[in-house]
Amino acid sequence: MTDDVAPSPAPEPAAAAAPVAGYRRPGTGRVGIRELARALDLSVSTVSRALNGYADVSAATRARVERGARELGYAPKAFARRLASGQPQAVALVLPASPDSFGDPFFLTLMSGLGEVLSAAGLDMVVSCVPSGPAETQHYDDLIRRGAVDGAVLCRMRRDDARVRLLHQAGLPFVCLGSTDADRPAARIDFDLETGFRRLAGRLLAAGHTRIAFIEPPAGLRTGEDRKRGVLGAFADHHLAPDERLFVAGGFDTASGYRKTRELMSRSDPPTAIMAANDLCALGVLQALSDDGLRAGDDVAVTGCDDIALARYTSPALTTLALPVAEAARRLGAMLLTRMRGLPEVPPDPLVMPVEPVWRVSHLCSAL
Amino acid sequence: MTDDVAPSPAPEPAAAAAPVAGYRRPGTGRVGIRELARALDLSVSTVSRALNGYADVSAATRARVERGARELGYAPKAFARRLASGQPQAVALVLPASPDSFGDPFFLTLMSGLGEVLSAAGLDMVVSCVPSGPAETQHYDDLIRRGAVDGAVLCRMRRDDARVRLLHQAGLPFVCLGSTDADRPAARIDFDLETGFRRLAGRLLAAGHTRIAFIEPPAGLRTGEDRKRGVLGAFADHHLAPDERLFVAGGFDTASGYRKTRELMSRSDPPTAIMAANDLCALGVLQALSDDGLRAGDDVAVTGCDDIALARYTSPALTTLALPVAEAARRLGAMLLTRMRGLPEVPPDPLVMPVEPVWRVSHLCSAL
DNA sequence: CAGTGTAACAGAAACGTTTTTGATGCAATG
DNA sequence: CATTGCATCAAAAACGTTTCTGTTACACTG
Repeated sequence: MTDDVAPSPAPEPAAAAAPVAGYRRPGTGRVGIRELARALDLSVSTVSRALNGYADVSAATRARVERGARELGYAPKAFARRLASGQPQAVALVLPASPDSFGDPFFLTLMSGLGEVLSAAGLDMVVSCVPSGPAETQHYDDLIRRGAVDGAVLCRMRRDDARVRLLHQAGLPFVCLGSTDADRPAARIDFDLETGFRRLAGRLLAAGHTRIAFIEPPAGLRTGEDRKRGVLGAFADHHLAPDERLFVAGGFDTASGYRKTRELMSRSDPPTAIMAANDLCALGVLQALSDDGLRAGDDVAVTGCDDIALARYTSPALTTLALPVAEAARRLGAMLLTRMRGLPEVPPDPLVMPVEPVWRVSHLCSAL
Repeated sequence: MTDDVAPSPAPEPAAAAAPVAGYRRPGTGRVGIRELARALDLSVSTVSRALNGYADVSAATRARVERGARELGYAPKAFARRLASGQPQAVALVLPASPDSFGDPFFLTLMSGLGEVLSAAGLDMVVSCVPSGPAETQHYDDLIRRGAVDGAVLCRMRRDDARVRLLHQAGLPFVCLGSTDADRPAARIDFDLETGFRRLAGRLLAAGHTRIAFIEPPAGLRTGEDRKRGVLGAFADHHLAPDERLFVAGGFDTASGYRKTRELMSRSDPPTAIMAANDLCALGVLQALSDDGLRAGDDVAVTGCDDIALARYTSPALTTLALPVAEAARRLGAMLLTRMRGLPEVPPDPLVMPVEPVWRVSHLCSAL
């Protein structure tokens, strides 16, 4: 399992024999705090304290140090600082590497928003792509034991998520995008997808649809349950009972949207509306309908979720839910920062962010 | 500019006053090499040498150490190891944060492939999203000076790329996805987009198109020049001269594809074929045509580039170029590894990877 | 048998910071 | 005037590894 400790059983020649050419030992020749101190005729400790904003260094000296650092291009080495002070330097973001999320713009937006606030705080973001499942937890464990990161961001939450337990017991600060069932509460941000899907489905029901299909997200994901609860809620609102045979297991990818739609529409009693797990999935739905000679937004109503950039460019333009993911990412980052600084032991603040339907064309259905 | 050295001018209370609760100093309580050594009744140095595969430790001892490490869940702290040995621990990947590349699956695939081989080698991947331009170079500079990374991967190459000069002079190993003009050669992998676009355009010309529009990538990118050269080459192959007024500046995003197409098609002498900068852009083209009541693959021929997952789900299915980007990412990672290990001072191996047209439907045009 | 070589380990010095503790000079205090 | 307090700086001890330099015991050589 964890045999990563002995990377290469090379006896020792590569290490001790020759100082391999081509790769200069890092730090060599570059300016460290020692050189800076010497250049300024100050002690190392004073330079350090000046740069770190301690009070017992005169304004004049501080200015001189800062100027010197700028001129010599000095910045404290992150690893040394981490070793000496224990101050956090990096956080982990582990993305699902499942093929179904490849190319999901969602994660790029998440990453970008996160990176924005983290890098503003001087933290690096270590990202890795690992398939969901045990390997994922294993990967977190490795990151922690190696001390590679001082905090983590989780997404694609599952109920009773093993990662949450691991991070809790390791004592590593972390935040989640999405909720989980793990016994101990975790700081998180959630999109109110239940309400979102309820509104989407509500509108479809109000328009007279009764045979509404729902292509569900991959099993085990909390967000999948939320969405389904929303759809069911809408039926309840309208005092109607859904045909649950039209709720099929799907995924977040275009292919599954396509496949499931072909299957649904070939039934003897096909749906008049199809709600896709997300936009990527909805693209597959649109395509499948088109291949069947049907027109979305006319013969069949279709909805998505996420409002990715190209949702407005599909034909017909996709009705979907707009998620404030960039904003959520920034706030997630901020939440993580306060937890890492261990400030006022923030209560696990579950923040639910609203979700807004974007009524374009695809949800219409003149055939009804 | 570089005032990031004094993060918070807090006098020193937060630092010296109270050992803020909630955040346990990392390493505290966790097992270090010292604890492991004590538990095994060995010296620290022997444990280290055992784990690092040195020869002067008996097989029995080595096994005992490895077992102990596994049982106690010990892994050497990356930052301490980095400090003591200078062995590389992380590489940088800086993604363009321009809105036009948000959601481009290309980068997720790149990241995933890279991460795969890097993490197999025990390296972490530090990624950041920074808008192209001076800020980007600045960001690399910061990463280097802070010693946050020991290598870098560049993409979105520009001619005379400032990043290349910076990394060269900093002596940091790096590889590029795409070629550049910087005086000193750099290890890189390139997609043969010139040939790819030549074949795409060639087929269009062979089909009788003469008024071929080309929505170019953002200016300044090497890959843009390559693609254009390919298109021009095809015209030359057919002893024809293009109408260069149909070559318009565009971008890698859906919106610019849409906008430029509306503009092109509203001209008095519209094109009969439109070659988009990439697939995302082509989606905009398809949509614009559809909104104009035209049918791609029938009234107008359309091509893309990248073969993203949903290219096969557009209507009509998008003809495009398939790039082996996952494979390229893995090989880029491998190239970077050998350079970081400084092995046999590999010659800057420019590797050009072939690109394959995927003839679906959108390039057809019965109207001709 | 003195000497040499070697296998296997231990001790201690790095690595580049931060932080703790101490020292100095000088002004204000009693 | 002796003391206290303060402002400013310096010295040295961490931090958790790796690596350099010994050291020991033992088998071998001549």
